Amino acid sequence: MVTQGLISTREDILERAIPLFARLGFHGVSMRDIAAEVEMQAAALYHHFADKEALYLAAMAYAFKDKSVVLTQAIAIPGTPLERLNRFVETLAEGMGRDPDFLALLQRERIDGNETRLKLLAEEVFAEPFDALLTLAKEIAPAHDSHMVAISICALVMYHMETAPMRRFLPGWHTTLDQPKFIAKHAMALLAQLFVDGDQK
Amino acid sequence: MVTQGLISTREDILERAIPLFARLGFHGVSMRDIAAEVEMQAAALYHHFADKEALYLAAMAYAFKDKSVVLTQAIAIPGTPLERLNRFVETLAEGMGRDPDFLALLQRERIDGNETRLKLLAEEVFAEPFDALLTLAKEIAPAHDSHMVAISICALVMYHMETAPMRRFLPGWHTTLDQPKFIAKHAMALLAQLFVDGDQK
DNA sequence: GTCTATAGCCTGATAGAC
DNA sequence: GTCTATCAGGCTATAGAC
Repeated sequence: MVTQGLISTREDILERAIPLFARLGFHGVSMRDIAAEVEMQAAALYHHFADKEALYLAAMAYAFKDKSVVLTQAIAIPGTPLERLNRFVETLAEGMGRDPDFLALLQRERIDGNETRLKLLAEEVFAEPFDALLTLAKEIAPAHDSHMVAISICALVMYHMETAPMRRFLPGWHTTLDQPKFIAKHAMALLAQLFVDGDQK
Repeated sequence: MVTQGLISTREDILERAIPLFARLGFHGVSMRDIAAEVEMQAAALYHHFADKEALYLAAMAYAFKDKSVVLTQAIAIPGTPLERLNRFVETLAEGMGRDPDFLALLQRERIDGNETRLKLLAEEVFAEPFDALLTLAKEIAPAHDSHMVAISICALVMYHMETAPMRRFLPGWHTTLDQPKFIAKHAMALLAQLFVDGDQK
């Protein structure tokens, strides 16, 4: 952020509401909770947002805004397909590791979001980097369905991040395995073997 | 189920509460909602459960009970490592496709569950099949960290299932790509290439 | 633009009849 | 074991003063 701390009350509310919604979900957070976090009365929130749902939707839009740009950029930098894939995977892992709220909200929206919200999220946030990933998947693994390959690439990073709180208690776990850098490295080890040894032989 | 419909009121409550909690989450479901579903008064629920949390925890235990047995069995049937992996992947995909409530609850618990609940889920439900998968991972891909490989195997099935509601709106999607059989086939295509071509060369 | 006060409803939970 | 009745408190949202 380069706004130098000069943010509007509206943005202040959204920024403080996001961690609450991420941790506790829509029904787990009250307007009073949000107001307390912003240090104002709940009634004042209604000057900025029509109702709780409008505040929540605005918070989602704010949380997801510009999140995909770095991913699209990472994949756009020239290089061999595997170099570009590597940059995508590293950027995805690092980004998610740096922003646990985003990771949580994404999972919540996947379960709770209605069709309209999911469509918006897919088209406004993920369509652009996913399109680039799709093209890369075609180059790298032409024998497989590109949509499936693209999702599988994301899966090899995201599923490790998303299951981290529970994997802790599964056999073979140790702290290293939760580090974004290590997850990216592991994903690339599998993917590199997969495509170089598989499709180019 | 072979209980021939002779289930207790307690079990009836749990079975009807599970879809509600799966769809709407703990805070999204009221005791009155559950009571309406079972066609009794909310007060009667307190004869069977101390409070809402106890009902919820009992519902989770009920929903997750014996869920892992088929997975452990699938992997235990003799065969080549790849045959055993294939049976695990197919069983996982089919099982999740058949039980969307389980899939939803699993994701909810991952986000909302506290340390105690996650530990219980990991140790009581997943430890056994995961242990078997871990051993299989060691046989199949000795060069990689087994915990990571085991999670990656699950990821290649689970992430497709979990993101299905949103993938619908991403480029390259079509109805076929949501079928458990197809997801399992795709996962195995990647995994087979990976390990046969990768580690055995 | 934020406050206090409050309406109106829903919530989890209990008491006690049957 | 289920009912009716009810309590105490939390919730979203509004009204109106400043």
